[in-house]
Amino acid sequence: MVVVGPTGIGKTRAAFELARRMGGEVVVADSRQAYARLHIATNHPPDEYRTAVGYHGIELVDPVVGAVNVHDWLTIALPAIEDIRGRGRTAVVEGGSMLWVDALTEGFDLAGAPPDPERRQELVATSVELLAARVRELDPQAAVDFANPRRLVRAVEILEAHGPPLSARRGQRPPRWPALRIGLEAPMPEIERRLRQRSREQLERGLVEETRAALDAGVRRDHPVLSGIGYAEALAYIDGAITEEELPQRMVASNRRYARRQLGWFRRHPQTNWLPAEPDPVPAMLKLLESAD
RNA sequence: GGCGACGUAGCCAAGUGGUAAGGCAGAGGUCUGCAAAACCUCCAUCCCGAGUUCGAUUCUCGGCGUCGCCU
Repeated sequence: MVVVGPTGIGKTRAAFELARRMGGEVVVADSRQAYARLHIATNHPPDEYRTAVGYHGIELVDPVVGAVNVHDWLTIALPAIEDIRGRGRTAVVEGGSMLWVDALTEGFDLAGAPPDPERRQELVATSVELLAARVRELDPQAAVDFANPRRLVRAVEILEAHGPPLSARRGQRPPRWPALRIGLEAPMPEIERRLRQRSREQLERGLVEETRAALDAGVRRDHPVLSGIGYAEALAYIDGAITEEELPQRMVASNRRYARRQLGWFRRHPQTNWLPAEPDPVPAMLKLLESAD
């Protein structure tokens, strides 16, 4: 089963409760929770949750050491789900990152072309125009966003590894296990209220200190985890670019934008059972599961 | 009260006598190995009034407001 929804809506608790009551385990599909060391603004589940229920997909690597992408995460998530199911238990996938959820539930191919760090470095330093020209040269039919450097870089990587057409590398093989998809939703003002509270709590728990400690430990400032909501703002505050007063406001603004994007993305998926996140979605979720059996 | 500066979108901010850069925020989109990322689209008639002018946001005068200095 898959639980999706925008940030700040209480997915962590809902997924945990579901897993606990059903004797299942949680697989987190979240590009920031995949990192160790940073806990506060990545919204890692609290220790009580982790001791009560098995968790997968979180704290996969220390950001001092490296980064994780969708593919890396899938190599953990897919076997974890197989394993959980093999033991006759329920896997509760909690997301999170839109692409990661879809890559799992739709079974994206991901092209079988791992990025080569050196080549990528060269490509990243190349202008959009040249990248676009390179893609057109390699595959005149390529359907990519020709204004987006990241998409172009990836297209070049795939095409240089396999040749055209690009579309041949973007198939889908949906997983065999049945996935009941549950979406949590709430009106934006309500989500915003929760985000304001969560941002405040994160600051009280020492978000800025955690960010400083990560920098001191050697996490690069351009590491993906520090581009996450909360850390990006804390970094700006540490640099003196924003004031202490602006900090929580910026956090809420970033979160709001992200929540809207998530809702837009998740709502496009046809087979989602949407449930209100307030006051407590768990009973409705359990009921839905019973009727689905 | 006097002197000076300023008054451009929610905020910051460029600019020109011929019908207003950019950034942030906001709204709407895209999305198959960086996805909490990246990218795309939209979003003002320039404090008010009078004057000069073919034409003023840009020049002049008056008003209002803000800031600084002085008494």
